[in-house]
Amino acid sequence: MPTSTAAQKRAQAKDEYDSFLAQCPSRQLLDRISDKWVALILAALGSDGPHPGDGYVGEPRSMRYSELSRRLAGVSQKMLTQTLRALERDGLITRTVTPTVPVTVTYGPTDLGLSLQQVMWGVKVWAEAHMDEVLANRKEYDNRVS
Amino acid sequence: MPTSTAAQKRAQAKDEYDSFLAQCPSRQLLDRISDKWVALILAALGSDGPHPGDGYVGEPRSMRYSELSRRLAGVSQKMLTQTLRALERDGLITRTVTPTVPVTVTYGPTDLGLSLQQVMWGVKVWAEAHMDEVLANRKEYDNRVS
DNA sequence: CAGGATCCCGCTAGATACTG
DNA sequence: CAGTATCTAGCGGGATCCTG
Repeated sequence: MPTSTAAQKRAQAKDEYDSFLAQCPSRQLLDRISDKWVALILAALGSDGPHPGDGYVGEPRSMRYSELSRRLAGVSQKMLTQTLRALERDGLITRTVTPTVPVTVTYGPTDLGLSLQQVMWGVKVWAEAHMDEVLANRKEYDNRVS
Repeated sequence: MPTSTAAQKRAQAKDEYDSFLAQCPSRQLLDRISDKWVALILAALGSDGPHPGDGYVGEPRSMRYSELSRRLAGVSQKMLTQTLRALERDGLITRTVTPTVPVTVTYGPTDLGLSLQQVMWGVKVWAEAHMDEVLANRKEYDNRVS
């Protein structure tokens, strides 16, 4: 009888690899930015166009909670709050409370957040240049197997 | 009585925005590359280093199913097959079947897949340059609220 | 060797209701 | 206005067993 079974060895290798993955900076970043609302919030706070992603030019602007809520139609209060907290925790946006009555809260991008946006810009450029090709490949593939 | 209630209007706006989101090229791309294994498979097929992500230089190489399975320790058969199928469908990798006995199947990157890798390279660079800062922010934030 | 088919479980997004 | 609290259903993903 071996000191450890093959199954145990496999499980251990898996755990080691998983923790390696969890600590990989790229993996951590992907986990964060792939969140449904992160990119949109960053884009909204990073440019002052009428829609997020309209253009990269333009001053970064701060927005109030309710303003973000309107801009990102379809986001639930829960997810908006949750996402904003996460971004603030990571130092990607700032949260400013002004003690008026009722209270006013504004969110704005940090330098770190703005630099992250530039990476996402690269993603946007590739997507707009090649996603139609990907979609075409997808259709063709589906036709072949059907 | 209005022809539509406020709740109905909100629901409609949400649906419209959701479908807009679903069709956004950047969103589609993020959904694909944020998959746990996509980046790793692409990296593995795009460079011949001992580990995925070791270096961007080096020839793209083709790998067999079992080779990928070993390289990406911890991936389940189901997810590996599922991910490979999705990437092939999108035209990002090729799947080649050689009718030996038993059958031999190799996967390799396409030009499109290689170009996508360059975008992910940008992500990797940002992550390695700034994730420690993000992590530090996170720690500090947690101390403030504790 | 390279998968396909199934069962099952944990997580998480969403809806709803309430509050300083 | 800007959130918090709770409850629940759906599904992504792992484990397991089977096959040409």
